[in-house]
Amino acid sequence: MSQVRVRFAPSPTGFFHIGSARTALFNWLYARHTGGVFILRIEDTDKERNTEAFLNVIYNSLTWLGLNWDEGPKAGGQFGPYRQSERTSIYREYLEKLKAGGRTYEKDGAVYFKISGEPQVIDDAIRGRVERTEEKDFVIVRSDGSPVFHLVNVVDDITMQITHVIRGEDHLSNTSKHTELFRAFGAPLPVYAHIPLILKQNGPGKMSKRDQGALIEEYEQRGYLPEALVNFLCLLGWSPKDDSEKMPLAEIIRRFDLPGVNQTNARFDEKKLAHMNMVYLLEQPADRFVALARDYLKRKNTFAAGWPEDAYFRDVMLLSQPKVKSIEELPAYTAYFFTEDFAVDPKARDKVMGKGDPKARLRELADALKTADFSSDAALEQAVHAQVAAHGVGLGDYIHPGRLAISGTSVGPSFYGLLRVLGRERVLRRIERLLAT
RNA sequence: GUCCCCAUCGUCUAGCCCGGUUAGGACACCACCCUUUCACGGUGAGAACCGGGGUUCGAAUCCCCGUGGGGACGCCA
Repeated sequence: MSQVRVRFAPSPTGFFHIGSARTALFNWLYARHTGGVFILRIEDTDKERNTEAFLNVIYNSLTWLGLNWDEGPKAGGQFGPYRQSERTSIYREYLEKLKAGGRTYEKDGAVYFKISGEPQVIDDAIRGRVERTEEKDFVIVRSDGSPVFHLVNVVDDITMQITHVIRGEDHLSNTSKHTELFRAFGAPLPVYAHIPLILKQNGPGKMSKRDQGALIEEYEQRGYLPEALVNFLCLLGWSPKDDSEKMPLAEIIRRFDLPGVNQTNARFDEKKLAHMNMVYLLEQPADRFVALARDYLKRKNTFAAGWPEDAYFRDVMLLSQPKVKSIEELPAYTAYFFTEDFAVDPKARDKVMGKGDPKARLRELADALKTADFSSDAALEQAVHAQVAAHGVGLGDYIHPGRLAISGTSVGPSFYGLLRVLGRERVLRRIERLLAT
């Protein structure tokens, strides 16, 4: 069998959204699975609505997701150009074929395609046999001379030798128009595979670019991991048929196939995506996590007053990595590491300072920390434990007021890690400050 | 309205093709355990075969009809 050639053909008329990304992903996965070719083609025949900025959104999002294209803009290829706005002579040539065959007529300045009216049957790789009869002639060239989607889509698929058309189910009823054209050109039909749509998570209808969580760029900006998004996305409408969920990309590629794609629309669930992202985040190597955190905090302008020292920043982030579910939690979670002017949670304060004699305990804790070895968590733990033994109190009698004093909250990373990273000076100063109130 | 597609927990899904399962997993939610924080993790609970007819000894599974959901009906793509 000849090599699989699939294409992703977005129109740069809006932002790149989750449905487009999933379509791109399925095409890419199928190409990689079969050792085929993944082609990026830009469908920019509607001059009114296209902008260069939107084009870059497509390139950036695909690149961020890791969906590299073998042929297309920037990549080149022997079937180019890959932007429809640059292929007008090809469309003119194919239009002539239709004219010569007597399959067109002009009305009000637009060129119409004369349908055959025969039932159009496809053997969809996902849906099986689908039959639909096209009932009306349709416009293939606008009165301003520009070719319409249906024409260019088919001509490009023919000339680029596309073997499999993997696209959203919203195109299923367009398919009869397309097969009419393929037949009029005397070209063999590609294999069609209409994948289910992604429905918005609240309310009726398919996900649109205006819906919450729809834009790919947003995930990049929120510090999501592209591999987590890819893993989540591949499970929307496809299943490996066992209980596997988190899978390395190589495994997804190996297992992905068209018969495994569902026929049912899937509702987008941001909670599950967030969970997938957390699982990936937890296992990130230190350098990657720190880089992600740095990019995010930089974007959030967290350190307007000046960027903290690299080593310190790294310590803070790595201390927090096992505790946060997303990069987005980091600014609030780590705020007190970077300023003395942090808020004290009144609820935590009431709870911690309301019973026993916490101030006496804080004094004892401070005494122990004055001479403690701050070079490791274990050494700090040992120092605190020794003080616990010396005064016959509970460990919690030190940890809870201590945490409140140095972080202003009752939640946070490991207490000893907290002490170590903050350092003796800051810790003692903060304890004294609370003692003074 | 016409045409096309679809139908298992709240959500993503396995099981359906090749009828016999305590209908499985994950997210979310709840409880408990772990941890003297929080999160992670662990254990457990609740939670589904859209309805009606057939076929069959037996139907989530096959067939039909409803109903529901989705999509398409542009000189948008």
